[in-house]
Amino acid sequence: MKLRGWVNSKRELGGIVFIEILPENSLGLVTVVVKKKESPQAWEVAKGVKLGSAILVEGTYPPISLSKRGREFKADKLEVISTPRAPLPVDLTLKTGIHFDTRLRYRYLLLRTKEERALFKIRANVLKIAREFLEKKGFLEVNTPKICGAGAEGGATVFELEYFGRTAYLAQSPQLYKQMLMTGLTKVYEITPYFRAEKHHTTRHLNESWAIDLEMGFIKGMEDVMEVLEELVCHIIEGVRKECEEEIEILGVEIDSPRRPFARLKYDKVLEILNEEGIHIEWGEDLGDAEERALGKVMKNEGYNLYFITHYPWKTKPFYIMKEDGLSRSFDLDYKGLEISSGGQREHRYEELIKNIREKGLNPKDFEFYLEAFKYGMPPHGGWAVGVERLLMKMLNIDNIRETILFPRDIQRLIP
RNA sequence: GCCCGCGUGGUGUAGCCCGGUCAGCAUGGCGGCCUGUCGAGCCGCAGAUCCCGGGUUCAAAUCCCGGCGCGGGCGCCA
Repeated sequence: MKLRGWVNSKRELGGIVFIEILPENSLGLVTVVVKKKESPQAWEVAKGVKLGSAILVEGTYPPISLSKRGREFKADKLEVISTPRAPLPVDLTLKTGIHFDTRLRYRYLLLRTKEERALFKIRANVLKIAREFLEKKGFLEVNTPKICGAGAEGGATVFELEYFGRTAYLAQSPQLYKQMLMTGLTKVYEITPYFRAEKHHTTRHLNESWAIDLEMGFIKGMEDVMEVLEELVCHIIEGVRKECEEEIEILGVEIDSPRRPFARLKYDKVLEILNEEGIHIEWGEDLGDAEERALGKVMKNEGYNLYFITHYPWKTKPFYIMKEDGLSRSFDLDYKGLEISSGGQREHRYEELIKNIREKGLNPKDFEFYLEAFKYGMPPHGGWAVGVERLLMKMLNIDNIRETILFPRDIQRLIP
């Protein structure tokens, strides 16, 4: 048998050497045992092996493993594939502490620990499960441009860049494009990064984040898309529970099955609930982080980790959301007090859409390429986007969103 | 943008309040001993212009000012 991995720790006792590795993509620690008497050549190599080396071990798993940490592996041959040219900047046995910043800086080295590896395996699984689910439901995966000619839809600030002498912007969302596709397809989704140029300093914002974005045509109302969202989120959570048992155990978290159907609270009702909690919000105001957290507590007591907040005042929502009596056909999905998704039914009627754009103080001229698509038989449609990092942080009880993405982009971090 | 906190060998920290030893400890590194370690142990060695700049002082890691870096809160955030 052959094992490949990196040396995380080594203990030398005269004629016997113990080397701990986390083989390749596995989560199971292995203690390689090399004895002088039994394999003198391997012992010679083992003695000189440096922490952090990439090694190839040939040997067997003995019937009895005496090691307390990791399954024992008896080495017959040991080869150093790559020797570090400097001591490791971090302690991969995690005995010595590590600053958050250092951890992010050496993310790639931390992937040699089972904790960090488990996290990113779960992340990969979330996307895999989502893809499988949506494919099965008949959604088509699409890819829309991330370099865009039109500016903001209002709201979040966009990053500007120079594009052959013209100004271009990094996509703040695939929203407009996926809507345009509704004239030719009825069920699409995209797994994509978003770019937002906001200077926030919080544990729940990134300047580059990923989302699962979906849009559906010929809907009767927003409930149609809410159902898909609820199903997807449950599928992901249950899927992770089932497929990532080992990862979950390593991270030491408990992931609860969501109570279904998710609660559906109207904005007005949320204001009432908050009022009872002593938090007073003016009607028409959006919910802030403190309010969302307070609501999360209340809902938790009701047995809901996940719940929809619907019918926000239209003024808090973007122009493409359908208006109804001053309210909007929109919803947010909150997970443990944090918004992980928002969506709604879109305005598909050309004239109404133009009115909406004007009402938001935007110029319809700037949206011609988009509006054009609404001239030729645009069906009623709606959709949503789920923030991958936020879903992960709430599912795994992670405090800082930066932990959930390999190389986070925030106001100070552009490298690595 | 505003506010709070932190910055000491590669890594993680003590010392800072109340200025005055070769800046202590752990881990990692190097060398040595050890055939069951597993936070291995034991002996020895090396490793820090105490984030940067300025100021106060006989004397600054320590006090003051400015800057930079990082964490967080508020704001911002379809």
